[in-house]
Amino acid sequence: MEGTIVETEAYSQEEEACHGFMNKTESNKTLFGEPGLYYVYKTYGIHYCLNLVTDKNNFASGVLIRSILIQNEPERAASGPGILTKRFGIDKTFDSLKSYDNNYLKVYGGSKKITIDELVQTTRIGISKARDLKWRWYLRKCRSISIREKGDKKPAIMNKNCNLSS
DNA sequence: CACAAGATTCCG
DNA sequence: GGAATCTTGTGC
Repeated sequence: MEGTIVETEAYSQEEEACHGFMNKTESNKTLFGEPGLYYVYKTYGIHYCLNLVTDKNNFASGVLIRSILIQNEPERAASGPGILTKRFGIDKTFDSLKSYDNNYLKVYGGSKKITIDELVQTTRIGISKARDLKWRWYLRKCRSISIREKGDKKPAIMNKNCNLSS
C-alpha cells in the first residue's frame, strides 16, 4: 500500500501542546530521540497517531501525519490521524522504528516539488494549548484533508493528470 | 492510589 | 453536540 502525505502538524517542546513540553517521560521518550524515528502514541484510548521525529537528539519535536491520500483507494480513506494508522495497520509496535530502515513502513521524499502557495498554513486541530500557532499545513488542491480551514472550500475533483503522487 | 484530560472519530 | 474508551501524568 502506498500513498501521499497531504496534511501534517508540527510540534516542538518549546510550545505547550507538545507531548514533550513538560519533560521526558516513559511515554514520550521517542519524541526526544534521533530524527527520522517514528513516534506512535495512543489517544482517547482508541486511536494511534503517527509522527516523524524531527530536529536533534534530546529535543522533543516531531511532525504528526494527519492525512494520507492512498493510491487506488477512495478519497478520504485515510483522512485523519487515527484513521490513517488504522488503515495502514500502525500500532504501538511501530514506535521508535526508523522511518528509513524497517520492513513495514517507509516514508520518503517525493520527486514532485511542492511550492508554498500550494499549501494552506493554519492552526492545529484538537489541542487546547498553543492554539494560536499556525503549525498545520495541507495541500490546498487535495480533497482528502481531515478538516479544512474556515473559508477554504473543497476543490473540485482532479483529473488524472494532476494527481499528487510522487 | 485516584482522578482528570487527551495531537480523535463516528453517530445523531 | 456528545459518547466511547483507556492510558498517562499529576497531585494528594
